[in-house]
Amino acid sequence: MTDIPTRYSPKDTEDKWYKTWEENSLFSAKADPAKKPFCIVIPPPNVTGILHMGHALNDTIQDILIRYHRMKGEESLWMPGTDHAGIATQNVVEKSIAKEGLKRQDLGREKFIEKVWEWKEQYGSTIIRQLKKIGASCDWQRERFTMDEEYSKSVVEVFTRLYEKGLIYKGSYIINWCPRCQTALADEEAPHHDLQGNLYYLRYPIKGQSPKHNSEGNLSGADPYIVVATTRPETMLGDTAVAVNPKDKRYKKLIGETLILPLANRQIKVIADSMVDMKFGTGAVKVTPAHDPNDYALGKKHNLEFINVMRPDGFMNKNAGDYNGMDRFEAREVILEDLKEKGLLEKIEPHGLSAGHCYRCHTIIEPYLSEQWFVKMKPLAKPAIEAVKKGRIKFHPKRWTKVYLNWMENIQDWCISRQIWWGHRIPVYYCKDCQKKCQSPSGRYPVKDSVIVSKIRPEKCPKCGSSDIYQDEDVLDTWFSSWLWPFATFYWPDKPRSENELKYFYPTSALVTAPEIIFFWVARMIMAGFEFMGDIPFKDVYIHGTVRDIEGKKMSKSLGNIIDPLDIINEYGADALRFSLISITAQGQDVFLSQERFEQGRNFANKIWNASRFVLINLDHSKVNTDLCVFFKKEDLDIVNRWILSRFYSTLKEAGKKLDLYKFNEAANLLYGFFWHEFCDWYLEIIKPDINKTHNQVVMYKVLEKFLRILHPFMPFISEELWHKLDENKGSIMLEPWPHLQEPLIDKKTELKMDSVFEAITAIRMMRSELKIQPQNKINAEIFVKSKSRKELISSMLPLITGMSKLQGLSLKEDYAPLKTQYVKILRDMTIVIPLSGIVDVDKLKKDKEEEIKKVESDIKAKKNILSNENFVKRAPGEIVEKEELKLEELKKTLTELKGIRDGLK
RNA sequence: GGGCGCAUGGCUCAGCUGGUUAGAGCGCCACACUCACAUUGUGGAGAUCAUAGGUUCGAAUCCUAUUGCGCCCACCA
Repeated sequence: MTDIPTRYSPKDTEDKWYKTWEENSLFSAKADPAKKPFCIVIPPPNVTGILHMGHALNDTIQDILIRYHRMKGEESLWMPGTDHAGIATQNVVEKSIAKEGLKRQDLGREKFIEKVWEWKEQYGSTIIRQLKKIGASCDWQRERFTMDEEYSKSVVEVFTRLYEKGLIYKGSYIINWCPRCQTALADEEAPHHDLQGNLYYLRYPIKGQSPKHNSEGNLSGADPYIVVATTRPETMLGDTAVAVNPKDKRYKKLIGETLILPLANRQIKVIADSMVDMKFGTGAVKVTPAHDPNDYALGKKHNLEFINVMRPDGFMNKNAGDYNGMDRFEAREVILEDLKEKGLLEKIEPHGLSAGHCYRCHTIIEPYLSEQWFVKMKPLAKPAIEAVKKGRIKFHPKRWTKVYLNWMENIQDWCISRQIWWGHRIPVYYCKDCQKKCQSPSGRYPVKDSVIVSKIRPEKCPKCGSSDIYQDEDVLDTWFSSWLWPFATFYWPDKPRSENELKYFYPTSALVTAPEIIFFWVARMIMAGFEFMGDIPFKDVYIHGTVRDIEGKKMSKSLGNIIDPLDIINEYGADALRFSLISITAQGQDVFLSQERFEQGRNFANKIWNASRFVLINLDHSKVNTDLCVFFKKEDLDIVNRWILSRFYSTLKEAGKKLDLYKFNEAANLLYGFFWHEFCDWYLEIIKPDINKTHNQVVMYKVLEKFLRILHPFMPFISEELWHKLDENKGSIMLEPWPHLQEPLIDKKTELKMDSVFEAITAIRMMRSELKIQPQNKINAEIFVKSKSRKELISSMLPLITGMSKLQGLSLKEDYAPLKTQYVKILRDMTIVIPLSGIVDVDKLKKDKEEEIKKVESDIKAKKNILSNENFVKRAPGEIVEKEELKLEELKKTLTELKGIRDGLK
């Protein structure tokens, strides 16, 4: 009959079509003034990345948008690429060389970077290959990498521009320090997590109030001291003051007193500052300016000494005295022991706290005083806030606007230096000779005087001519390169190369991303857009939900709850993966995923496959070449064909609207419902007996053909495969236009008429089922129609109703008179009667009718109540009141009929 | 401490600007394979729309409070 298999096999089509698309450069876009541009830049995945469900969702959404707009005739560019992901990649390569027993320091900076590049060449395109598996139609010829030579030029350009503008500065501040990665982290890179810790109460003796010693020489509880509370006792070695609130009566007379810092045996002062919360702990707080941001501020204000007691690796340093060389947590234990021994540990209380964790290795970060580079953010934030407030950039869903604005309005300066090797090295050079000249006796020198910021390595110092120059050791935060993504990917600032394209594609159209990186990336791109391009980088930001497992937990390797998209593609196909993901992703809601979800997508693909198979088996190609318009003009199509066309165009219209509103799931579900339940379940079943009729041939072919086109953005592979099965001479479906909306063919009247017909068929099927009449048992039925117009309709549809409900015969009768041994169903505008052959349990039917009567009676009562409410009649709109009145009339009629039927059942 | 989101049939979710009978998928029950598809078809059961107030002629829908779950932000030592 046909050589099309009864099951769709994704494996036979997906790779084949992807290859064809790629080989024919169907994804490539170029500035074409004759067309409207549509552009999305991909959120560049980490080179170390492997595709997870989050990517699958993110990239499916983008691919749908790109394919949709491409079909709508827009020049659609999906700009792809990867991110060098400084810390993440460095960690991965460090792990890999650790297998050979090597550390990065063993190799040295240059050799290590070489290793990273080698690693990148070998494994860096994994995720790109995987993106291709899901069907991503990126313009791969444009693929960029944030460490490319050209891209690096953009980064350096931006750094120097900002420096010259005075927006980049170097300074000593308390930053988030990861002792494992041994680098500074931006605030966003050190998310806080709750921990169960303790609040330790320490006693600091007051000098000059001669402590009374016990026999062992230790302090007793009665001695004069101040009690401070801390969660990190090991930092006490760096204390340079104890602060109290000036209003605090308990401590008023102690202000200005000197304390003996235990274990360190240093003298520190009691200072007063209103920042101190009297209600917390004891109201007295130890001040460690080198290890806590608040204390740092206090230290600056009160001119305190900054004593750093920790090494970059999280071990105590020589300032820690006896504790030098201990790990910070080990030191904590030992210090507590020692204090306890000396009677200086008053008590320990359990205390919940939250501490920053390294977003890469999850080590608890250490607030750490160090010299870092920062970007002043307030001036950059200003236009970026305006743009969103004025609606030039819109978030979808809207609520993220607030989150964005809240962060932007409280923005802090951005720490951009990282003490790692893999990344864009800071384009800052220092002149050693200049440094010597302005060095202070303490060994410090003002940074400004020896700094040379330069796009290329300078030969000699522009100030003194010295060639004794070295480059800053640090590299830039990865986001300092990705925030340029929407224009640096076009080779900005290389004018000859970028100008034309940027003019065309920038601002890009939409950005699709997850909520986690609104601050990291989205906000910063907006700022960079204004600063360097003078305009927004994109118009719409679509924020999709997070993919979680069925219990709502994030998918993660450690939890072992990962569903691998590649496994799903293997088992169900990429189209199934895409469709299932999309159909359950309500706008902005998190996605709760289980393996079974993908069956829906697979089943849908299979349904489409088989319906197409059915059409192909029955298709007479010579008939379908007729232009559909011929029928439109003559308006001589029968109602069934008019109905399916109306339904198709309604679906097209609605799905288009949903896509424009970023409501992908609703669009997907519209297609699903239309195809399965209207085209297959009703239309194809109805035309089956007359499938060779020209009208049916043309319409079934056209609807299927157009449906494949609107399906294509969602399920690109199967739609392409079937497209060619329908007509092997055609080019790729990718290049086909999105179907033109034939508004006049949307005909709600026809749809309502067909609904009546379907209602009749369903009712008869239900009656058969209730009466347990076997399908092979061909019975007769009668139908009574109330209104005149319906009478005509039903009369013309009798054969269809008879066939679809597997009746022997169905006769249209004028007036209904209750008879014995009948089974009756009352519908909105008709009544259906099946004569009983006496096998059935009449009492049961009677009972059922009694219940129906009760139901209708109570409905009538409710309606009457509503209508007797004066306020309702007065205030509700007239049409609503009329509707209610009409409904009541109908109910009354139905009641009369039902009673008649019940009485007939004797 | 602030902010946000979510609570709708056994499960996962739709339900736009308040208006007849609250939808879908999965699961469940019954029936049906000469018929494109059993990854199928037909029919069915199953929901006091978290709780308590309020606005309204009318609330799953709007407002307030409460409870439970989840997330984000924050310099509580």
